[in-house]
Amino acid sequence: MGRWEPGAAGRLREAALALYAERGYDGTTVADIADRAGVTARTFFRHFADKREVLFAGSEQLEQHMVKALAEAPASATPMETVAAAVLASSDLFDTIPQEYSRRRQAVISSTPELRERELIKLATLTTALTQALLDRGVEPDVAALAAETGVAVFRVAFGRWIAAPEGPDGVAFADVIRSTLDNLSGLTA
Amino acid sequence: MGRWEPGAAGRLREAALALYAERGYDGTTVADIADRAGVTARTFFRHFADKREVLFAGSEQLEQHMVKALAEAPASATPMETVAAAVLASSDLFDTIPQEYSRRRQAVISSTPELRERELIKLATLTTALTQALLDRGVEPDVAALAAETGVAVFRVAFGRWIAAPEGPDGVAFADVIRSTLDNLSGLTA
DNA sequence: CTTCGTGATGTCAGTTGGTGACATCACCAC
DNA sequence: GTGGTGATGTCACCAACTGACATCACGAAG
Repeated sequence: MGRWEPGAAGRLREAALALYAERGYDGTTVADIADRAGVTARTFFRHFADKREVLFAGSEQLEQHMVKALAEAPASATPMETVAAAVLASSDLFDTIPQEYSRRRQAVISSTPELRERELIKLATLTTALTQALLDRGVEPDVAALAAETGVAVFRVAFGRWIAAPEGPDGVAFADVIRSTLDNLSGLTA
Repeated sequence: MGRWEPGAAGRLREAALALYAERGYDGTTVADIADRAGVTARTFFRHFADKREVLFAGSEQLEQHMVKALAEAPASATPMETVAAAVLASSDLFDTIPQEYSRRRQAVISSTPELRERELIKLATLTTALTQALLDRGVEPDVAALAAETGVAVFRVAFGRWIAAPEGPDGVAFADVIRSTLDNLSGLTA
């Protein structure tokens, strides 16, 4: 596994986020990102399929983690409880990185239509993965689809609340926000 | 309003759908579409922001129509009934064009990631528009967001079922499929 | 210590999406 | 018929991507 400076993909991710935040997505060229990371533009496209994908590196990992949590939920759990477990498990991954990173990343995504599109398709993919995991547990197709869709909606809302919450020592744990959002959902359907 | 051959935008839409279906989205260049429509590539971009947008021309119209129906719902209706009225009204627009057109269009979109992304952001825009319309009626923010999200989910599912249904004289009316899907939803939350 | 293979990177040429600037043409109003 | 106006054509250009091929670091085999 020979190479010059290890961690090219990580450097490209950092450089991209910094430049997108600084000059905006449109004002940043792939060559700019590659320069800052100390590689060429061609190398950028060897690590990421396109200029958008560089901000969505962890999405497969998140999907796998949530599907795993869903599959490992007790057999006695209802479909919605099962999905809730998967959504709660997502906080494991976000706890390993500084919240400030998530915040800056989301600010860039929210303000760039092209990145919003990519984010939406990632969530759609997550939805179908959760649906499939529910089907594997023997849940009825209609119920599975609706439960997965609802779970992703909860994730969406909770993530937005967590990002908007204050940071630092008096910050809120993502898992708590998810629990609160799930409570809200119960209240609505009651 | 002077021009050479009227209806350039319409010809471009037809040409794009035909070529996307025939050679695939990636196998079609904007120059190809423009050639078939009898214009230049530059003119294509004067009518449509990009290569994807050409398939989503009616979306603002659909959004306006649904928002209008939502706003005109009786004041006595619950938020979910209000949203249901908006979703039902969407069938008005689809009844004016051949179902075969919707089918071919959806086949292309479903098989092309870039077009799927664009479709998702259109539905996200529709969701926020419905949410805003509910807020204008005085509905609580949390309820409004959830109701809008649920309504769009119903539209999504119903549209998929309608597209998959047989065509021709023994075809199904879109409005009936929507009503059936709304019934399913009631059953799920019961 | 040399050689050799392998994987990551650089280089280069090319296609395509997309945009700005300017010229041009058809049509309508006066 | 003259002039204005809006849609179109033309041209030049940048940036996103891609395929083909060369090259370099490093580790394994001798």
